[in-house]
Amino acid sequence: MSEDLKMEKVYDPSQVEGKWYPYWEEKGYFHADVDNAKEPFSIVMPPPNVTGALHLGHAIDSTIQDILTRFKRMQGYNTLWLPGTDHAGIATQAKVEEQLAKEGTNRHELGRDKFLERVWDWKREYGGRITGQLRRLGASCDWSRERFTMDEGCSEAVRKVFVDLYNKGLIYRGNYIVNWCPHCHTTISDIEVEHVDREGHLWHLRYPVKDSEEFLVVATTRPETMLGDTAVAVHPEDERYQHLIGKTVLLPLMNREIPIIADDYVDREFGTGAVKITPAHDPNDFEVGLRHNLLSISVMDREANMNEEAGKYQGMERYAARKAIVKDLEDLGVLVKVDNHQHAVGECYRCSTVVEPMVSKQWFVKMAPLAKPAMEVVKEGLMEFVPDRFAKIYLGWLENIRDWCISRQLWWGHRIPVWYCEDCGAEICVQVDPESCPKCGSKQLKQDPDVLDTWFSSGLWPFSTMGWPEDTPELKQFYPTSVLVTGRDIIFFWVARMVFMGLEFMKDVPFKKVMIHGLVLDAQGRKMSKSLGNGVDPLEIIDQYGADTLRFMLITGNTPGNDLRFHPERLEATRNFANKIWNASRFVLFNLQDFAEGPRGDLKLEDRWILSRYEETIDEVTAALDRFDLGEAARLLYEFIWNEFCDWYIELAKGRLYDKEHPEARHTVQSILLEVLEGTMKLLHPYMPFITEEIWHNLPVTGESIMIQAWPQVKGYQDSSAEKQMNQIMEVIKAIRNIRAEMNVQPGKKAEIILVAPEQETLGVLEMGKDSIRLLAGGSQVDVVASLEVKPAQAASAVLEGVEVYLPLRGLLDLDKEIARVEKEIAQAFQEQSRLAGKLNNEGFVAKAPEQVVAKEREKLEGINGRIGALQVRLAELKEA
RNA sequence: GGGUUUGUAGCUCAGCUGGUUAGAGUACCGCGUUGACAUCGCGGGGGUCGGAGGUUCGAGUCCUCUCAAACCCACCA
Repeated sequence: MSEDLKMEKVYDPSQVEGKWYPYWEEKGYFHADVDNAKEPFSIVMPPPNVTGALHLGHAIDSTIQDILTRFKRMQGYNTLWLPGTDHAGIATQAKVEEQLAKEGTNRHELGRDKFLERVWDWKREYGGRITGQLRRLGASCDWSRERFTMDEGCSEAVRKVFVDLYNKGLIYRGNYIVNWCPHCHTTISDIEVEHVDREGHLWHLRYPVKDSEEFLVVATTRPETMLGDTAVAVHPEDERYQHLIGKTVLLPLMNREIPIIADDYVDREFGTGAVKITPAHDPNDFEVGLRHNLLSISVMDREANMNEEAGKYQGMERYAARKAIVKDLEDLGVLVKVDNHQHAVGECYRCSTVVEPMVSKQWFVKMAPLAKPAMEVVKEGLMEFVPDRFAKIYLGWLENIRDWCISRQLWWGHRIPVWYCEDCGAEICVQVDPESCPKCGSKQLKQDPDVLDTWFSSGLWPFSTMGWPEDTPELKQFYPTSVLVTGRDIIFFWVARMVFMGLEFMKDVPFKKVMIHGLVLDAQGRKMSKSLGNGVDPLEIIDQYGADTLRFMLITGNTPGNDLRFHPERLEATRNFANKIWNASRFVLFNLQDFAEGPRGDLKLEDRWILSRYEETIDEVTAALDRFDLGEAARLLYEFIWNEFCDWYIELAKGRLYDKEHPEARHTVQSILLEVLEGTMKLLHPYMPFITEEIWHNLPVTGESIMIQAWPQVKGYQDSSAEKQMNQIMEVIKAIRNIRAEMNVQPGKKAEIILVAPEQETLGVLEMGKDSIRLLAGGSQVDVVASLEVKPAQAASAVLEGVEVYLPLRGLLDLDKEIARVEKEIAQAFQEQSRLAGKLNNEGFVAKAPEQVVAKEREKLEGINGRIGALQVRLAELKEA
């Protein structure tokens, strides 16, 4: 290998990847102009949490977006991939609180303003980490437009949206039962509660009916809440309890008199058919309470410890209280029995603490009017899910949606833009901080202490990042975006909210397509999580194998929407592919050093074949990318590069490349190698941006970067007869290799190959492919003779359709073995023959199957008949010998 | 309780709108290092497509039922 070609024998991504990203960025290739006549293609990046470190979920998500972006950019679109980060309320606040805890202090000691300063400091210090990591992955996003959900513009958008919705009556404040996380000290929305099946108990408690000898037995999974019971409910038609409806029971321990009410909500089959009602600690009971005007008595505080309403249990933690209460009830003889019972427990998605339903005054978004149009756009096809099955999940959720609790008892986030007048009690919701009360003029205003759910601002992301509420050129050019790429786990959290916010404020969908991908699971098929410790750090993979390998590996072996299991072995396979590309390129480049542009000479069969296959690959890869089938496109490229270009074409090219006698033939091969390699590198570039850029720069082509080259187009090289003929030659070569391996004829050994074709046409093809056969079936030591006559006897043979292959083995041939082999082949051929004949004798098949299919089967039958004839002749010869 | 997905070679997965002898990677066996690559080349063994039934000239590919696994949704206390 020449010294001046600076390509190492083994591809080392660490030598290559570092230099190209800064180059691309400096050249401004990622930047999208607004005043561009080209058709736009835009994607907004799902903003990762500022607290986050890149994990494989981001890696797959970003890789998909980058592939689409690079593909479209090369296709000539005005391409914008808009990046940014999310302030991630709870997560970020928790990080900084941890930090404070280490310093021996907490946010309350620090005070709100100081605390927020600390969070901003933290953000400034660590917020750039993840974007740096995305750069290492090769993400070609427009960093000049990077946004943050808490930056000025996005905050402005949040305020405007809140105020508008408030004025329309779509945001309201009310006392309702919400999910309270005693650990995070905030409310969370319904979808932030994870229901987990847990083994629990069903306690049966006996409540005495007042002025009666009777008892009413209720069943509960949470006996501690009985302290807050304000009724017992039975089904209105339950005969067992008809006479008790309207009476009262005496609540044990509390000695409170509470009514027996009738409500449809009660399931007669479950438990005893009588339910204790605790409106303050159960969402259903809360509803019942509203219907029956019941008192709501909260017995716990914000830590989920028992409060002053809990009598002697005050101050106890809720589970300790449960224990104590059960014991006391048992002592009182109130506990009838305890059954084991499995039920779903709601846990906080962040900290897995059991959520406590609590009644409190919170802000809500009224969902029904917003959900309706968000469903319609999907039903009408204005917005498409890929794969479309996710549309069903999306619609199902919106169908049954409840109002969205958006206030959070945190400090880090968008503060709710509502002030309360301390003098007249007015509620003031305005975009600009008010100086005084518009009602009474008082200056005693107090802003609502809560902040908004993080997803409230994320929901505005597709337009807030483009400058809304200003009417910007960005919005004109890039909204609605072309496609949203995200994991199936945030369809509800994020996708749905962007849709109704987009429709409400932009009067258009935020994206035309939503491409949903699966999750990256570990080798056992489990979700990767911190608690399991089974996470894999993408950066370590990049260090070890390179970003290209990681990207390609994440995309292949996977179909759209399905989860991907992470198997480290696959990294090696992909790395080997990168190395293969590298070495094929090294070979081509080495042989291109004296290359000068000029017209090609005559094309040989293999030339026409590879050019045809190349163009077919262009078509197929482009089509697969167009339908977001990234795994399929990757597979096609892998196979073309390795199994066709490397295994066959490069090997065949060697003959002419090394032939010093015929420089024009060498030039022709060089020219084809260059065209196909360059084009293939372009097709591969979206997947493996670094290695393709490196190789491309070594090629004798002009231009600054592969990433701004035009996507390959077909020129009309497709040639089905070349493909067919080449396939025949390849079959012959494989047959020869097979015989040689079986007969143990070493590759270097001198040998003669005799090919017999019964037809002139086939003979012509063989003549055409003789050089190839010689080259790939044994090297220069092999003589290939093609003939119309049947010849050798002392030979190992293979009978193909239309061609017989003979490898003469003077005296070495084990006749019995060869006869047995031929007989076996005949038997197999007969089997195939009868299968085909059966098919063609079936009247239904001939009558109903398409002509083409029938013709194909006929052709096959003819082929097999010919082959059987040849085999039989061969067998007869062998037996004579 | 409802829904979705998955079940194809030892392992991990492809197989599009039904039509060659069901593919790849990996693992395994045999052969092979003078000039792209041993992170390689050549050859080979290995599956009848979870099970049953059906539609069809024809099914891994459509329908029904069934078994198994994963996930999502759901207010049965």
